[in-house]
Amino acid sequence: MTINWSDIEHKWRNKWDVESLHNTNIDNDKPKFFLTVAYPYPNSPQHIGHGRTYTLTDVYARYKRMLGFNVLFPMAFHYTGTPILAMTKRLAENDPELINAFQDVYNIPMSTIKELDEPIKIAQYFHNEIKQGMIEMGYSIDWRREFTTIDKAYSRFIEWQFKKLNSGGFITRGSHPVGWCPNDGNPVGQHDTLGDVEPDIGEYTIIKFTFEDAKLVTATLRPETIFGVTNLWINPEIEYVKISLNDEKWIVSRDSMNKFEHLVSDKSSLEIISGDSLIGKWTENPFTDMKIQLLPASFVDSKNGTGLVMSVPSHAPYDYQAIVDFTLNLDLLSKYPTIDTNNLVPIDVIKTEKYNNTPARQLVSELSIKNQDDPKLVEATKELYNLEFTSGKMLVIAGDYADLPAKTAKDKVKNDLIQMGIATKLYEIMNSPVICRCGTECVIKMFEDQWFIDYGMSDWKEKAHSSIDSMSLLPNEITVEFHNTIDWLHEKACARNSGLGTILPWDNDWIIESLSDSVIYMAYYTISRLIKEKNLDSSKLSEEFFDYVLLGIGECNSVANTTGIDKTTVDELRSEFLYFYPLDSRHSGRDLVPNHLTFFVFNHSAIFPKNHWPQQIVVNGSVLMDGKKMSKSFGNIIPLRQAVKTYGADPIRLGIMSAAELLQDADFSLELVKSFNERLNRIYTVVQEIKNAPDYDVNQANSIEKWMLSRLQRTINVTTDSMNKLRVRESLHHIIYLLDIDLLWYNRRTTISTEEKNSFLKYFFETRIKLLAPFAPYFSEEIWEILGHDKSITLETWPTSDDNLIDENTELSEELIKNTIEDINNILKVTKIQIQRICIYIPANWKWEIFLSALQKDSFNLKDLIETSLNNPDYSEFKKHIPKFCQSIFKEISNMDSYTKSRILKIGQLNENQILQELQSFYKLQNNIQVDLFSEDDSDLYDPKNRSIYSRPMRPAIFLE
RNA sequence: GCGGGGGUAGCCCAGCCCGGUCAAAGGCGUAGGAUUUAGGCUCCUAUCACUUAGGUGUUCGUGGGUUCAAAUCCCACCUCCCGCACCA
Repeated sequence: MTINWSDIEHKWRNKWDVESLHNTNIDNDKPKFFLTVAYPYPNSPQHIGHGRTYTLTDVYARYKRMLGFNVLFPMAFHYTGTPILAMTKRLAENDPELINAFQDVYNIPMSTIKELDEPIKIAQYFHNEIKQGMIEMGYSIDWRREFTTIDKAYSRFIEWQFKKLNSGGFITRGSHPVGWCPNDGNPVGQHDTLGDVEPDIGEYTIIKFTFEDAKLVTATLRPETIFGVTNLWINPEIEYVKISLNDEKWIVSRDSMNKFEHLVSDKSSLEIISGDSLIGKWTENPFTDMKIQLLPASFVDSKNGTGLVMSVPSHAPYDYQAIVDFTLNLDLLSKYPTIDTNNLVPIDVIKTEKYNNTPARQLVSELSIKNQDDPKLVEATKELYNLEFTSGKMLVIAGDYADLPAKTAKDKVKNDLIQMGIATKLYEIMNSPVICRCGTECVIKMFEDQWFIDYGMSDWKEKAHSSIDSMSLLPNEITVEFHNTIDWLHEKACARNSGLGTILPWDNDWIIESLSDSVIYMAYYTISRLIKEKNLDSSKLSEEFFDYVLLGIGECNSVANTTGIDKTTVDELRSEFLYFYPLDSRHSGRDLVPNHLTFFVFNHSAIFPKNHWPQQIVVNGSVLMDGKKMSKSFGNIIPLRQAVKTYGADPIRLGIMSAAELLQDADFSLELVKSFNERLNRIYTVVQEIKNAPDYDVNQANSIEKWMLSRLQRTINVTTDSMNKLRVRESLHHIIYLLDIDLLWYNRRTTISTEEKNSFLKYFFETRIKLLAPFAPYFSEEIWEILGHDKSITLETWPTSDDNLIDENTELSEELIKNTIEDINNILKVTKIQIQRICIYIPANWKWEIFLSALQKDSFNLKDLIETSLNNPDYSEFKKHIPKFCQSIFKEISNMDSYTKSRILKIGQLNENQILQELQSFYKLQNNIQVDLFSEDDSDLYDPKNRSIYSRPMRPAIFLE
């Protein structure tokens, strides 16, 4: 009889539902436990990978419930954002890639896909899919509190959050560069580009060199090298233009002009200049006043930067090589006779340990670079840049900047140049061309007047640090990552101009983006149920309302009056919040540590008082499928609902939970799921056989039953310990595998009647099934019922160990038996002999005495041990065996850990004769082999090979024949 | 570059914080056996090498070091993975 998963899943889901087992209300008799998991973004159905975080949270919820907590586990859906928008567009365009994925991977019928023609429909469709999946997985969620982030009431809540942030001074406004698609009129991120390329935005410093009535505008990544400029580079082959800006005229390459278009004041005054005509002319370094000339170079790219390059031959391999090329090229020299090559001596600006002078020259020769068009120059440039950036120091020539690390000087010089009006910034896509999915090449756009949440504020950072320090983090190793994140976080753009979401309350052109409207919503769960049930009009949910309910500001009566919500409801809302807050545990994947989870900590510390800051964060790794990352292109995505249908929810839950410890990536495999299915079926079968057995009285336990009970208590202890740290893999390991191994041993060793054994097993499985209940809820309910209980196992309490049932003596005795069998097997293996008889020789008392006395000493040496033993008159007749024996136990004891020592000492001398007698029936039953036990000092000893003298405490001597 | 996490037997994965019970748990796989009409399931045995007496040797990325003792502590190196945002 095998388990029909679908049947029992329906049965129990229905029962949970009817009894509202997962709906949580205020209960002042119980401690509360409020936990949440990052709500899903409904742009695809869930797959196995998504299941990990949610399952873990549910396991924890169920565990905490069994510990007696009033557990609230709610769920909502995150509609905010732009990907669904993009998806709508792709569907409208019949994007084959997306449609294939929907059809082939997720089995969405074409007719349904056709209906998904609006963002909201897509969101609702997947919302429902995901929700069904969660229900089918058996998550113990209080669905009454469900909401979406575009619900009107939720939007009011987010408005309130932003008003709080704004009045608290956490919002700033400014400009920042973004990758931009000029066609779509939207910022582009990695998922918006062909090949999923992240636009790499680099910051050039633009340095202006005065030239006649205009400025020659160069772009550099290394402003600190301005002290080493010997000339400028012009590509004679390309066209330059003179453009009018506010009060300046700039000369830049024609191809780069579009980068400055927004700055150009007078579009009519454009003047085209050929590159060639500039060569040989003079300008001066605006910072050092040194006179320099304009030289020709072919490596200058008209599209890169401004198409003009300041030449620093000492530190830029390109520049160095171009000068070499020029001075060796007789044609050029004669073509531009006004150029004075004496001015082109490299000037060192930065020193490193690796190079003593003109590092570019050394590098060029090391790499045997031939000319300025040699591709190896890219590598050379990169290498020198990195070296000098990380370990370079400014030389005396840098004046005020001398001795500064190059890294520091870079920013200082840049800022000073800007301050002096000599320089400005230019942002550029360094890995261009980056192509938008629509086919247009992306550019950089300065996003003007963008709204930011300023995570860079130092006093706010301090609060966030202290919040992290005051909470529990699971696993603890993740702590440092949080602190690091807090340290390097700065302004985060918090609004966009497209997508679903809440409109920024003070600037209606903006929509609050998704990582900013998802940071304190846990608080909203506490009140969402009542808002829905009382059907509160969102217009009534004013700032004052939330101030009172969430922060206790103001006074109930006046809030009721001004909002028009009745007083008892306001009161109830406030109580509900106060009962459930703070959040006791927040769960998410580790990919959200550097963003969402840290924002969550920040925002709580900004808005809520300290006693409502989060208490715990739990972070888990991701899921691999048979060792590979899950992805549509590998075709290894398994939709969760489909998997539940095929394999059953509980085997999948166990498969996901047992695959890896918290922070590790879990290697999921269907093989594992199948093997769990088999194991559960085995338990199911056994339980069917023993269900009617009478209750077992543990106090009557004897022999191996006693041992099994002891093992069970230990399993309870270690499992509870692991559960508290959410080391679920370890817990399952003990509950499933190790306990099974013990059970197998028990079955081999037990001698009681079948009837008695069944009642013992019934007792055993009742406890074991409780340990399993958080992991495999459907199965556990079913077994629990079969065992004759009519209440849900959800309502049971987590087992605690009974210390009276822990029996060191029995455990040690059993170890002696196992070790002896192992020794016998070892001998058999080596000798490959067939035996009829086993002789076991138990050590004499004097050996135990010496052994125990040696154990008692903190430290001892062999010599003392032998001497004192030899001097003991009681042992005089064994004198000749003492040295050898001492030697053997010396080695054993000095390699023994303190736990084993103390265990043996606690119990003292074992009655080995009695214990090992068990082997007689054991071998009789198994192989019909006779076992004879002797004491080493027996007078009628049968010991043809003289083995008995080798016997040691806990290690009898053996003779086989 | 900055930050984080890994490298353990055929594979996956524990152990490392707190050194000794570690030739190293458990799972999977593989081989032999039992059961079965057969297969599956289940059970037993084996699974680094050598070994006709419970032993020995060599192993935990590499190389050093500390220690009576190192998978575990320290140092250096090699190597793989992930994040660095305005996007969920």
